[in-house]
Amino acid sequence: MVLRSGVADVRDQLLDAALALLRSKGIKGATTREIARAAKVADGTLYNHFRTREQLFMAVFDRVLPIIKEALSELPMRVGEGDVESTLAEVLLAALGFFREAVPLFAAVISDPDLNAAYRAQMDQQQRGPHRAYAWIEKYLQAEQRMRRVDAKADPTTTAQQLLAIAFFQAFTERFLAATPTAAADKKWAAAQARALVRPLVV
Amino acid sequence: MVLRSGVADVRDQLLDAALALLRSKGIKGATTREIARAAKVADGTLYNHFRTREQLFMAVFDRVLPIIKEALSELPMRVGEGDVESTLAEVLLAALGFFREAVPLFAAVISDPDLNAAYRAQMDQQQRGPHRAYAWIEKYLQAEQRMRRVDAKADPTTTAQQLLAIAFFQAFTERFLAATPTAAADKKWAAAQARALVRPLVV
Amino acid sequence: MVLRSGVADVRDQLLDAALALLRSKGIKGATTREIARAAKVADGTLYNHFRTREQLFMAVFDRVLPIIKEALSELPMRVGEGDVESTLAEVLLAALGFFREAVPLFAAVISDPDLNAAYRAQMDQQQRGPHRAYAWIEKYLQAEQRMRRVDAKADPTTTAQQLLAIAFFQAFTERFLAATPTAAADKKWAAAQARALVRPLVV
Amino acid sequence: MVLRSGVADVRDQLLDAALALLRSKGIKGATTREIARAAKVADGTLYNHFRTREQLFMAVFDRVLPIIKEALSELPMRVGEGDVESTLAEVLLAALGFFREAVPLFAAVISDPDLNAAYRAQMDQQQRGPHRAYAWIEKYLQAEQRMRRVDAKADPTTTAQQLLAIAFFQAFTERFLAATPTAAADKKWAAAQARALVRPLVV
DNA sequence: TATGAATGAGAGTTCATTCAT
DNA sequence: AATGAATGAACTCTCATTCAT
Repeated sequence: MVLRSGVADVRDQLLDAALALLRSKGIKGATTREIARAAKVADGTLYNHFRTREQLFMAVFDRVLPIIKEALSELPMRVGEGDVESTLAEVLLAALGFFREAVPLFAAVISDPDLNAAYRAQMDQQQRGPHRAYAWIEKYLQAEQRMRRVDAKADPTTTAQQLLAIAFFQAFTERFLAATPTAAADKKWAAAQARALVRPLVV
Repeated sequence: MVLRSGVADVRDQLLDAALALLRSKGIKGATTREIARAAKVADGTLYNHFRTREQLFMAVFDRVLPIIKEALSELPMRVGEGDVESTLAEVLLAALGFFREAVPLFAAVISDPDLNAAYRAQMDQQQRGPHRAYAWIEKYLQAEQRMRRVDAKADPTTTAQQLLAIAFFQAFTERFLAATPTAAADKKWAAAQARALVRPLVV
Repeated sequence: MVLRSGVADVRDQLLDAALALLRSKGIKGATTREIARAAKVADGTLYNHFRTREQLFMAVFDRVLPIIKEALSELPMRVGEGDVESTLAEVLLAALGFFREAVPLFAAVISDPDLNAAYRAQMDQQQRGPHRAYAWIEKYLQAEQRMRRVDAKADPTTTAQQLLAIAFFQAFTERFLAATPTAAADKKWAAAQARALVRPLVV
Repeated sequence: MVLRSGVADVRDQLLDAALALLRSKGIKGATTREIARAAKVADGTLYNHFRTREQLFMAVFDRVLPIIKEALSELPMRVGEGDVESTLAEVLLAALGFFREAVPLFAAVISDPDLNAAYRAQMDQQQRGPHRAYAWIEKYLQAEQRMRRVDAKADPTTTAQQLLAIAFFQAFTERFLAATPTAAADKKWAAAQARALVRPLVV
């Protein structure tokens, strides 16, 4: 055994390396050799911790996907507080942060049918997945609706989907154009998006 | 030499095959061999028409991307006609149709560093890309705004982005979950999305 | 394409190389890389001619196994000619020559369950295999029996098996001990074996 | 540390596991990992008892090869007793039992260059090996020859070799065809083989 | 002695690309 | 242009072996 600092264990190093490479080079660039090199372990070590490359990616998913839940878990506490528009802007920022991590993974799942099958099998088992994330937003909006702070004729489900869609599209486009975001630009973006969503479009 | 009818151009067969494989099996499945086989030509023939595999995919992009333009080109003629909400629902449907074709391509660009580089090189040259598609919607909304059929305080740019985002997210999620769409469900979806976008959320 | 002499085609070179390596280094030593190098082709070339390494070995079998048939096919013509003992000595020599080629293949089939399964599937299809080779000898002995040149109480089937067994054992032992045979020693061996088989052991 | 009964020696467990795997999956399946797993010890433990994988297999040989000696050791006591034909049938059965154990090992030695080298090195040192087993049969036949129960013109050496050859071929063919033997069939086989060997073939 | 994570050489295989025909 | 065998780098994965504990 080679001496190690003992803090970050090898499995975590591999997961970190895999996510980093997935983010920077996509699935195709995230080869097992590169992952091993980035994790500073030997080629074979990967297979002491994961059965296949695919299973490693599944484990990366298990790490990344819960982030959105955590990001939205405090939403119920915001019901009735502040104004809805700014809360939705915050939701957009949280979702954007999540999707920035997750977009390369989603793209990978679409680019590789095997990975897609494995992913769906896992999602079905675990009853989660990003498409369930909108439920938190939906519930928040329904609560605000009951408090008459959201229009009675509004459609919480659809609006919740739209929030995710907007953040996802932004994250995707950024990666596509290799744009580098700034906190200030993010805030401005979120504010504009929330406002457009909240206010009436037609007269 | 195999006798060919000469009508259906080999180049077109290759492009068709590449797009079909990209859609059905992702980049990973769209190997040059499979493409050649699907196009019913020899392996080497591809390289008589395209410099590299990446250039073939770029040509596929050149074919697919204009679709959204064509779909939105009649939008200027709709200014002042019908009600804005239904027009936007139509825009959503058109965008959804486009993204259903395009999502596998976009995912590919994110999943494959070589393709990503090639794509960005081409986009820089040609000054187009899907992120410019929203300009048509933006212009339509601005025109309606001038006609007072869209609120003066509305933000056409942001709303235009949101329309694309919503359609993109839907197309992406469909592929992700391997859902098969129906025309009826599409219509309902577009109507709900347009309504939520057009009406005020907060009281 | 690299210029080639055009005489021995690549597929044959690969089969030759595979057989030679199988003979000299056994299955484990007959790696695809070594085979390619011995055939003086690139690593990937093997897969232009055979679907897998296993299929290549199957093709080697198809080449080697018929040898015994050819070697024994003239046996019917020998009925009634010469004396039986020397004819059987010749049969032993022919079988020995065959088994010297075939023993490494048989050993491989026993050492590798996958290969064993593939081999048996092929044998079942083709209705041949070395275990059917004794039929020729059996028929020869039966014919001689009808001519009263072989004892009426003899058992042609069993004796035919024994001939194969003796040659097989010799070839196997040679390989095992890495002995190098000579034509003279072979002849002496065959004569002694045939004599012992033909004459009575007990008084 | 896992508590062990201490009775069943770890070394023995490893040898048992190695033999069992060699028999059931051939060398290719008898990996150090599988052996360790079958012996219920850790991967590394193997190397506390054997210098290399090859040395483990050599030790397996040392266990299996003496079986034939034991099986034939009572042969000298049979001189002059019973009839020679039935004694030889018994010898065939004993040899068959031995070769059923040993064939996978012999095949392994031929299939694996490393193992072959190790085996020959050991054989040279120890002056034994299965090819020496026929000496016991040879001596028995010579003794019977002196007692005039075996023909004076018979060749005990050659006949002894043939007995081993016949048993070996049978055991080999069984594995080859994955046949499952029965005691009754074995007896019939041995009787037929012994009879054919003992009686004259030509008139 | 026993453990089992780490090692890294090397296995079979794929695939974008070339080029003589 | 079209062909398709040949190429060889690169991929995922296996496995005998090591060694700190």
